[in-house]
Amino acid sequence: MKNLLSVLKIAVPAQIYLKDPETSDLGKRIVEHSILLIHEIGFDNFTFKKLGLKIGSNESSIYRYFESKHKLLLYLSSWYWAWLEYQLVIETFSISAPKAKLEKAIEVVTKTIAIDSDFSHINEVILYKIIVNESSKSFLTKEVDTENKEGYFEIYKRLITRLKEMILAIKPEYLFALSLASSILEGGLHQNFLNEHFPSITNCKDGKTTTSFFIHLVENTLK
Amino acid sequence: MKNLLSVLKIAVPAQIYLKDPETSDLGKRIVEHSILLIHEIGFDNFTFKKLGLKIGSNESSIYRYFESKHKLLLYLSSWYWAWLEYQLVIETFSISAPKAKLEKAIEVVTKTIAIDSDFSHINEVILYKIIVNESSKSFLTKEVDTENKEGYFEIYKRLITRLKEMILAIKPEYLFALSLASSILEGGLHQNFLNEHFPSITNCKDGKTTTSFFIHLVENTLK
DNA sequence: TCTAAAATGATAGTATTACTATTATATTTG
DNA sequence: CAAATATAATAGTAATACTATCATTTTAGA
Repeated sequence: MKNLLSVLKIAVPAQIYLKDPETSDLGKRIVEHSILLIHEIGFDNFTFKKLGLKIGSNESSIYRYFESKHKLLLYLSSWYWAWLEYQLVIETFSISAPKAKLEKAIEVVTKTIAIDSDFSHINEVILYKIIVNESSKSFLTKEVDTENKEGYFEIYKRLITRLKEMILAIKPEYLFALSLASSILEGGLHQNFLNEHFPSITNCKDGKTTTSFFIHLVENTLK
Repeated sequence: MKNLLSVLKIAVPAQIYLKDPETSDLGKRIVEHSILLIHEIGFDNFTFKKLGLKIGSNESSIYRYFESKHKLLLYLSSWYWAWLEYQLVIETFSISAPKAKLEKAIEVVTKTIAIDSDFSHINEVILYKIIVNESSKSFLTKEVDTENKEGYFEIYKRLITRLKEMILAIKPEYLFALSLASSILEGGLHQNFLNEHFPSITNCKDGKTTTSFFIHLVENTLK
């Protein structure tokens, strides 16, 4: 993983940013520390002014990279989904048995990210926590339909499409492959959210993982 | 339904409001029109000032009922979950066969609300749309753990517990009854959200309902 | 190495938000 | 009818989410 990603670049839709943060030192620091700061104080309390203070830079400079904090959240989300898509592809590529392939896919997509792959300035462990706690806000807006048309959610949708294909490889006549795929992805995040904040309404804790819940669910559904 | 609810009152945890909006005409108008306005402009753009303008009342008067717009969203969410719990209980009460009971429960909990029961000033059809599009914001905050301790999510958790009981009535040894219950509830909302905004990643459309997706899923999982 | 273009920083300003506080005026209740 | 309660009106505040302008620094090409 580390090796490949040192050559490859996670590609985020260019409409999301004003200037590609990957192209400068300041840009990278913006992304790196926005993750830390959002994790620390929450997205709602996060401002570009506070971030500027944190990285010893100016609010106005950050605005040259991202139009708004909402766009920054879209960037972080897209980055995460692209990274996850990458993991999904390489981890399942060599598996030819459909069932084993899907099982591995579910594992990749629902597991709690606990190790920072460390190939970049982005801390995936903390980014994952942001995805669990904040990413829904990137689409729970009045502008979601416009932004969807503008392609801001392409990677996320492609990921679900990939999962769907793996589901259909097992049971081509299943009518709800897309819904099952989107349920695995969002449901995985949600169970991990519950584990953190509402442990009384989830079983995905104490050794019983979100992954095993979904593998069992999907296996039986496609039987 | 109509008859019973004209005697009963939907009980929302009292910590959520400063003054019970059910006890006055202004309070009811606040709740009634906040639903319409949030639906119209979205929760993020919603302010008490705009609501005051809409109902011909003063911002400061609204603050006497709710500490913040966040508390108002918690109120609307709790109200909805309480209303849904009520539906769930009466609709499943007389069914004794566990499988049929759970099936009915899934139907109640995942179906798109399309008819306003019209027993109160609250329009359930529009409220349901708010729940689909905005309710996650009520718990996706930095304060969620404190607010959870203060009991703001009791009704929601009780609803999930009820579903869990119905699941265990079918398969007592199933280890993920809570996770399945929470997945049905949140997943149901999510599929309906996708239907509205991201139809390319759901099958719950064109006659294939969210309810049928989940009934099939649960049935196979508990087989 | 000089030059000009690009990037960053500093400062100021604006409308809006999310409130709080105070006082005045209605309305209700005992 | 008085007192209590509810509502309205007005003002004020710190913070937010920006935009605009201009100064300074850095970088890249001739």
